[in-house]
Amino acid sequence: MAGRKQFDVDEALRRAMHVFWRWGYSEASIDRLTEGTGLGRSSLYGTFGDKSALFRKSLQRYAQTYHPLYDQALSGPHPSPSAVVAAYLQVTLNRIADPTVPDGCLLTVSATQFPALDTEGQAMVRAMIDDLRAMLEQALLAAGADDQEAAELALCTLATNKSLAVLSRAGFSSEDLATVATAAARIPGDDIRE
Amino acid sequence: MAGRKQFDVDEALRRAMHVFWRWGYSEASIDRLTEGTGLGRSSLYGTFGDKSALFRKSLQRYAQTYHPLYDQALSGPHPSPSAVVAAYLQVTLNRIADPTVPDGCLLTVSATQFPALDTEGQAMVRAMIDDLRAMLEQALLAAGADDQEAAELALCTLATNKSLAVLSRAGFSSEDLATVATAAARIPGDDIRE
DNA sequence: CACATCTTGCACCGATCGTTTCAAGATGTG
DNA sequence: CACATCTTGAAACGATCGGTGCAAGATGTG
Repeated sequence: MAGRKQFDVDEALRRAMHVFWRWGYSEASIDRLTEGTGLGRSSLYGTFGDKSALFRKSLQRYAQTYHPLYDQALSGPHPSPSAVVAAYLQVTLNRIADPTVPDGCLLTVSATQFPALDTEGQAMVRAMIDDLRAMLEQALLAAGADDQEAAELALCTLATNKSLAVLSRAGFSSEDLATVATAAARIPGDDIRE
Repeated sequence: MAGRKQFDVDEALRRAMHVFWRWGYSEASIDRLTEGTGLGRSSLYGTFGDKSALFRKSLQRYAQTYHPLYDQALSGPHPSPSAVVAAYLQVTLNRIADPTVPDGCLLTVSATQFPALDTEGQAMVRAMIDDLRAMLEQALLAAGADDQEAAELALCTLATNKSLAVLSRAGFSSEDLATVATAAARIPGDDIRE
């Protein structure tokens, strides 16, 4: 029945991340996590610790996977909110290509369920959102925006990102999401790119 | 111990709504609902039915209470996304004045927890969001916008509303929320008023 | 082969979940 | 007062929750 690990740890974490992403923390029961990952309870607990620890590792895994998309969109010659929005739409397209990827955004789902998280989970969600905001702000500064512009645009871009995540969760069509994204990209200040 | 009802039904519903609002559907346990309303289990079940029915009545109660704020903001001489944003900020101010009102927006919290809701709950959340969107669109049409403008602005206003709710849930300051709100009000098309 | 190490499946733990039942008590009507 | 009606508190239901214990089996090392 055993011997060496019979599963890929990183792939299991990816699937666990999807379970939290789809169901949120409280509704992501151990049964759903074992079913989603294919692991037994012993393997789950032995590898990742308890549910709270697995959730935090899923958050880290999420940031490692998706935040570089925004960084990449911002590192080009034309960093702008529209680039970030385009990055989000790319995630949406990835989701369409791979139906196992859930709707919306793990960070947004976690943020709206804030009171349901323990102290460590809340701290990590806050830290991740702050990191994303700082990443956006720094990229805009590097693109030549002044301090005030960069701060405001980073915040608004984050807001647009979150609104897209909510509307996607509520079942809005990709056309509607694209409409919101392009409109947000017309926010004054977006023209700081060259 | 009994006889006639020893509580106000509408006030109890308002408190139950706050519990769902703060905790979300799954984390709003019966114990938290009884504690939040001050009612016993028997009174809760006898008056409102099971948890799902109470949740749906809370959603209706929420729409009756807060959607008129948007309608009111839009019925003035200058209906615009900024007016809707102002309405949301007013809700925030009400929350500061009355600390028992939770963060964010019951509809947004419910939307992000979509998979955790039963069929009836999902249908009602969808219907309420569609209603709000239609309300915004109709007001913009009445203000003189053409069909395309009204549709796009209504959608974007809804998006801004949702992003404010998420950021508020994540603990962003009122200054940050105001920044997002005023920036969104600068979206082209907002000048259709007079 | 002998042995230590690690992994796995299964059963089980107490706690909490949503829900139901029921007797006791308070009220309105005759 | 007698009686039907309604409400309430408390106990209890089966189901599920997150988490643990343990024996059986597979592997690596000697």
